[in-house]
Order: sequence, then C-alpha cells, then structure tokens
Amino acid sequence: MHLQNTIELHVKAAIKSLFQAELQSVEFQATRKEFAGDITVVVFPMLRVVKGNPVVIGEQVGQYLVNHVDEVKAFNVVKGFLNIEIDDSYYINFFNTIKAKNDYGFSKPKTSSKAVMVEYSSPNTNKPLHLGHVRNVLLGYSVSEIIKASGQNVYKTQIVNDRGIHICKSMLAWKRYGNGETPESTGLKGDKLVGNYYVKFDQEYKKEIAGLMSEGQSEDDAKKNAPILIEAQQMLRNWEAGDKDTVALWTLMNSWVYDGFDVTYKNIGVDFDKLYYESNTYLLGKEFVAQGLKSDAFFKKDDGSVWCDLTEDGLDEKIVLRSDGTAVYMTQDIGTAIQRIKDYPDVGGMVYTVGNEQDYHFKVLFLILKKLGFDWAKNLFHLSYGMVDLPSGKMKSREGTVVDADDLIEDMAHTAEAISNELGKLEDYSENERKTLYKTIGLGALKYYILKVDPKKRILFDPKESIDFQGNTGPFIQYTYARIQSILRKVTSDKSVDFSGLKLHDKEKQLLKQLELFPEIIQNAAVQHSPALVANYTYDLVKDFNSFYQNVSILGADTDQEKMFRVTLSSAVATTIKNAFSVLGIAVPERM
RNA sequence: GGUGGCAUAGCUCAGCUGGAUAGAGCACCUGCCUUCUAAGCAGGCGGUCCUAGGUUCGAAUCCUAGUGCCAUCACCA
Repeated sequence: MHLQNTIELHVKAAIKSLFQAELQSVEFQATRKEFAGDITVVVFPMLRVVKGNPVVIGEQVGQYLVNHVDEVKAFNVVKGFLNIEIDDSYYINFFNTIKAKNDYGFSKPKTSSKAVMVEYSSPNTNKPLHLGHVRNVLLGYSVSEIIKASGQNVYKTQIVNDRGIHICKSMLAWKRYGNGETPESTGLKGDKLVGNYYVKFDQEYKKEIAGLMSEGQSEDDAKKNAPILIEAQQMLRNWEAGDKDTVALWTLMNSWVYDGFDVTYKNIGVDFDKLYYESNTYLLGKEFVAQGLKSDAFFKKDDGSVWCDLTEDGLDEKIVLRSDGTAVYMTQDIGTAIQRIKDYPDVGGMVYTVGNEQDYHFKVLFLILKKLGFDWAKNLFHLSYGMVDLPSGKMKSREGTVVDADDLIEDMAHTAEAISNELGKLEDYSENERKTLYKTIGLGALKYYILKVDPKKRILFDPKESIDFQGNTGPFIQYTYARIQSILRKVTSDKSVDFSGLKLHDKEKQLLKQLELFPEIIQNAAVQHSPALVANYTYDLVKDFNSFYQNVSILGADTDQEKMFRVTLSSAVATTIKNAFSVLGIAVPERM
C-alpha cells in the first residue's frame, strides 16, 4: 500500500482512539525543506471534529504514528503542521521495486477500458503548416502518448479539410498564373507551392476590390462582386457537381500538399493511425441530419434549412444543413464523429485538439451528438489551446505573416549547432552523428518550449528572440540525460545488488521522493490532458539530479555498495527522463 | 451587448483537491572546471499574486462585482 494511505489510516485511528472522533479525510503536503521531515499532515482541518490546540493535537497524533507505523521514525510539530520523518528503509524498498523497470511510470493497457481517439493537426489543404499547427500537433501527439502511458489504448487521427472554397482559391490562382508549375519543375515542396497560389489569389482579389471601389462600389459590394471570387465560387460548385477537370486539378494539387505535409510531420516526428477526409464524411453527416429530423432532435425551417434548438442548454439555435441542402462544417463534424465510432467500435471517447477560437463550435457539436442519442457523446473532450501570436499580432497565411514549420525546425537545429560548436565537446563525432544530434537538440528545445506551458494559455512567440537552451528547457534536460549516460558507460549498473541497510544522503532521498511521484504525474496529466505537467515534473527531477550530481561523488563513493546504489539511482533517473520525454515526443541523446 | 478564457518578479512560466515566510528559469551581481560532460552547481538581487468586496481558523487558489487583453456569438471554416 502507498505510504500516504497507510499514514492516513493511522491518523484516523489515532483521532478515534485519542479523541473518540471520526475524521473524514487527512490532508497531506510535502514538507518544506526548511523543516525536518518528509511528509506533512496538516492539523487544522481536524479542528472541525476535535476541539483543542492544534500543536497539542499534532504532538499526540505524531506520537501515535511513531508507535504504530514502522516507517515513521520521528516527528515534529510547527504551528499546525505535523512533520513526519520517514525511515530510509522505506525509500530503499521503494527503489528496489522500480530500479529494473524500463517502463517505469507507465501502465499496461487495461483490457477492460475503452480506447480513446485523439484528433490533431486537422489542416486545410491550401497552405503549408505553420507555428500554430506545430502547437496543435505537439499537443495532440503528446496527449495521445500520455493517455497511452496511463493505460488506455489510443488511436491518433486527423481530419483533413480537403474541400471548400479555400482550396478552390489556390486552384484558381494556379490555373490563371501558374504556367503549369509543379513541385518537380520548381523544386518547391508541394504545400509551399500551393500556399504561394493561395497568397497570389488574395493579392489579386485585393486588387480587384480596390478597382471596383474606385468605380464607386462600396467595400462590402466590391468584396462580393470581385470576379476572381465569383470564379472561385463557381469552381466550388463545379467540384461539388463532380466536374472532371476541376476534380482532376483538385486531386493533383491536394496530392502535392499531402507530400509536403508528410515531410513536415516526419520532421516533427509525429504520426497518425488513421486519416479522415472531409470530402468523405460530409455525406454521412447529411444522413444523420435526416435521421435527427425524424427523431425530432432537429427541426426544419420554412426555407428548408435544418436547425438544432439548443436554447434549453443556454445556447442558440444552430444550423446543421443549409436551405439548399449543402453541408456546413457542423454537418461534416457530425458525420466524422459517427464514422470514427463505426470504424473503431472499441473507442469510447474522443479528444479534439483544436484552438480555443472554436470553443463554441465544440460545445455545440457535443450537445448535438448527445441529442442524437450516442452514449459515447458524454466522453468527448475539446482539448482547447491558446493561439500562438507574434509580436506583430495574429499569424495570417494569406498575408504571409507566419512562422513556417519547416523553417522553424531548421532554425532550431542551426542554433543547436552554433552552441554545440562553441562548447566543442563533439570533436570525435562524424558529420552524420552531429547532424542527428543538432536536430534532436533543436527539436527538443522547440517542443519543450511549447509543451511546458499550460495548453489553454496563449503563447507569444518572438522569432527574433531565439528559444533558450539553458534553465527550464529541453536541452537542459537532454544534457542531464547525456551526463548520466556518460557515467553508465564507465560503470554498468547492476540491478541485482541489494541496497538494504544503506544510509541515504539528503540529495539521494530527495531524488527518490521525486521519482516516486512519476506514475501519479502521468495519470494526472492524462486526466487533465496536460503535457505541461509532465514537462514541469521532469524539470524538477532534473534539477534534483544535477544538485545531487554536483554535491555527491557517484564514482568516488566510500563503499562499493554505495557506489553501485548511486550508479543505479542515476540510471533510474535517466530511465524516468527518457520515459517522460517520450510522452512529450522528445528524443534524448547519448552524448551532447 | 451576450457568452467563454486569461491576468503571479523587468521578461517567460510553475503553484495539485484553499494551508507554513508565494517558487523556478532568463536577465543582472558573487563564487565554483587538475576530480563523474560548467548546456552545470552554490548563492544574491527582484512581488500591491489586476482592483474592490465576501466566505474561512487560513485565499494567488473559492464566490460576487469591476478593469484590461483575447476569442466567440454567420445558411464561413
């Protein structure tokens, strides 16, 4: 049993036997480092059932614990805080149970529990991925890995927004101004090429608006009447009607984009188990709108449009099908959700990684799916995250004010290279080994930078100020891992050595306490969908290790048993760093 | 205007279900490489936890109101 649970039972027993009172719960916290002790019981809440001086009560409970619990060695009471000292043997026993576990902190998938499907990325197919997508992808991937590590099966997926006016704009601009350019002919990544035409469209569109306005049209009218827009809208109708040439061009240009995305995803180091395409699921959505109409979940207005009334839930009426019978975004999302459960009947819930600008949309979507009567609808979660903004404001693809994902990753590797060269520790590394390492460190810095902040908070990214490589950063943690590997190359950790009877150094005990928290952190991070919890935990662990490393000699320990303990403890810390970073999607280097 | 989110050191962020003198990193200042990798360690400086009320033995944390920033409220996605 967990030590805290044991103590809780005995505190309750103490209150019962000393004061004949029932305690509902016991409040714990970590003992502050200025006081002696390892675990602290807060006495104040007990005053509700026991009248008296908190210090006196603390003393009495403390004495009871020393008498009744083997692991409790001593205690002291400061104000209303009962600080309990735990015997070293408890921590050594704990260490013996985890020292050989390569998957420490992770739980095996429980066969009883349902799988979770996590959606992330969800790009439009008219432009390359940028820093905003990077946050999305990193969050989604990490949350998937965290949920897996917590003991549930996970399917990673995305919905590709491959149809709509946005892609028609790129197609039209390419048709008009492209002169038959291809990724091969230009040497450009496919997504970049298509993105260029999306920008081109916007430029031409703005010119036409200006022209119409100089002829006396209002801005609103000019925006509606610009010929290039009207042509793009016609193109969308042609596409929906299945026009051969339009569909062929659509297929071709989308395939360019997908090739480009694949390169970027591979670069970032994320993957998917299954892809869904909007062009395939919006029809299923329509079917279910028809069903919802029959079951009275929806209603039809006179003009033929279909709505869902959510006023009872404090929201508005929401359209689910246009009067001309075409699908809106909501229609397709209904279809996609249902399709996913059809494809994976073991899925009992879904996580949607989508920016907080769509909070309202998902509130509505989840309510609608409940109204349609799906029991899994209660297990839907919108992993809503804050925007990534630049000092100049919002990123806009159309206006070219974006931080491109590929460029950013490359820049990070260059920074890693520059710092590495300055430190000059890798003289004997081959060119290839170095390249790999620079990428590991650069990506580590970027991913950690983004994942360590609470998802719901906005990130302000200044491209001029490079991401740090010191302090609370990915490279700092990677560095600590590499240091430990260096020790393990000198002395192999023997996991069979028994460490009973060892007297622990304060720094060692602190490390063991921190290690003990890891499995709980993973469970917590899964429940809260927060990689930031794992990142900040890992940072604390690494800080503790570095303090240990600089203050205690590992290889120069007094006895062989002590030396092997320190080596094995270091090894366990390395394993924990590696495991924690793996759920963040960050690799760890053997040297750096 | 309605709704939702955010507000903690000069900057970037932690702070779990309310608990001890609010913690880190960066920046700035002091020390520490002949010994396990100094991308490190040890220490210093730095706070009206947005404001005002309230609940409580106790509030950065919970409640109410206000202020500021952001998002959203389309037969857009």
